Amino acid sequence: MKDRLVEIAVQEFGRHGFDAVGTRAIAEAAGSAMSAITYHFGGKQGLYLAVAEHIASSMRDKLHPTLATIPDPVNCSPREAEDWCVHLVQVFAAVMLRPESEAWSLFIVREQQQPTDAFKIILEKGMAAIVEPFMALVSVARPELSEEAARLTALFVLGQALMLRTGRATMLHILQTTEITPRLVELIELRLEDNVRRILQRPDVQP
Amino acid sequence: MKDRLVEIAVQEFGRHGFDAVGTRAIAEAAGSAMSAITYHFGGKQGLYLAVAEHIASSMRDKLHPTLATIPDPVNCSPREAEDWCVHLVQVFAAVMLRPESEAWSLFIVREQQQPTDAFKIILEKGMAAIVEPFMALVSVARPELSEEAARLTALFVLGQALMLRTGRATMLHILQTTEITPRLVELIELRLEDNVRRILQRPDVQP
DNA sequence: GTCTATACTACGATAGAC
DNA sequence: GTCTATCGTAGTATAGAC
Repeated sequence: MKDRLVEIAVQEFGRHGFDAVGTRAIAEAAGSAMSAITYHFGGKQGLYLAVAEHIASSMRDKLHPTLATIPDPVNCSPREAEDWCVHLVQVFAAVMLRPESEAWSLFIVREQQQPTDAFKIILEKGMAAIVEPFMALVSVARPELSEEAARLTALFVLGQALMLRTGRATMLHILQTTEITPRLVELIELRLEDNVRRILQRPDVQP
Repeated sequence: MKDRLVEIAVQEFGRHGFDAVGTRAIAEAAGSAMSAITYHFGGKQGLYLAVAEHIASSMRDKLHPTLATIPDPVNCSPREAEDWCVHLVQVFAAVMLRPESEAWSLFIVREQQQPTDAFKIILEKGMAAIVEPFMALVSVARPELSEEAARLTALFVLGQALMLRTGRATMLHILQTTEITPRLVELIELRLEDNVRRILQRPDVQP
């Protein structure tokens, strides 16, 4: 029952936020009484933190197969680092586009705006796994950048893919569509690859 | 009093979201009784929509001086269009960085995730004013792109600056700082300009 | 046009039965 | 380990006083 409550809570908290959902609704959806939450998690806040832990470990599980294939950045040529960055951004974009990840990403985006204790959990246990290798690769691809500039560049590159969630409503309106078709996904991947390659190529090797 | 209620509500709804703030708290902060909200706006929902209208018109006011200086995109050379895009992105980024705009941007970001009627108002009355000229400029700078590809590219370019809000907590953590110093702002502007120029230069004119 | 009174509903937490 | 019952608090909405 404990696990079932967390599963439901991921969806509810993710989609609607902490304040918008009641413990009674979660408990009912899980087929249990509200006081089960008090028993297992000590209260609403405790359940919320359990959701953060769940999301962080899910993130790791989902991204692990991809991250395991990345070679050590110090052994990469700038061109290889660029290729891996393109790949990582596309994997990240795919996560942003997948409907199953909606609850996760909304949870995380909400926490970015008003970080609670839950954000620390997500950041340290989940997010670091993708952001840190990515920054190392950017540094290799653009060795002329300072450490700080490389970090900012990495954030901006990832920001493009993040917008697939954070700007979703505007994107759909501007593209005059209501759903993400496979054709659109292809176009998105193409544009992202073009942008990422342009950003990561060193000035002296641009064609 | 009506205006005062809206001003307070912009801050409260922006920072904490619809469900997290109560009408009593807003009314008290405005130095009024809760029922004034019922009277003026018909209820909490009505006040929320009034906030959306307020934000949309504030956006237009804030961006109008900049937007008025943009020449008609059809009279621009690709290089001029690129320059204007850089400028627009930096203005947009400045808005994202300015603390005063925190409540606005959080309101909008939250609406992107779970659009309500308020989003329609913001989109049509506020957002279109900046996004549409920007897309036109991108089309001029990259004439080889299809209409759809240009729109996506414009969104991704703006997504980088959007991340200054949506990824704020992660950014600060990665840069190991807690505040946006003037030096950091300068570095951000520099990186954004570099990225935008790289994305918008046509393949045949890259140095 | 604005505020006070009050009614009604729902929340989270807790204690105690099973 | 799970549920029922209940408490105190806080939310919106309404009616009516000023």
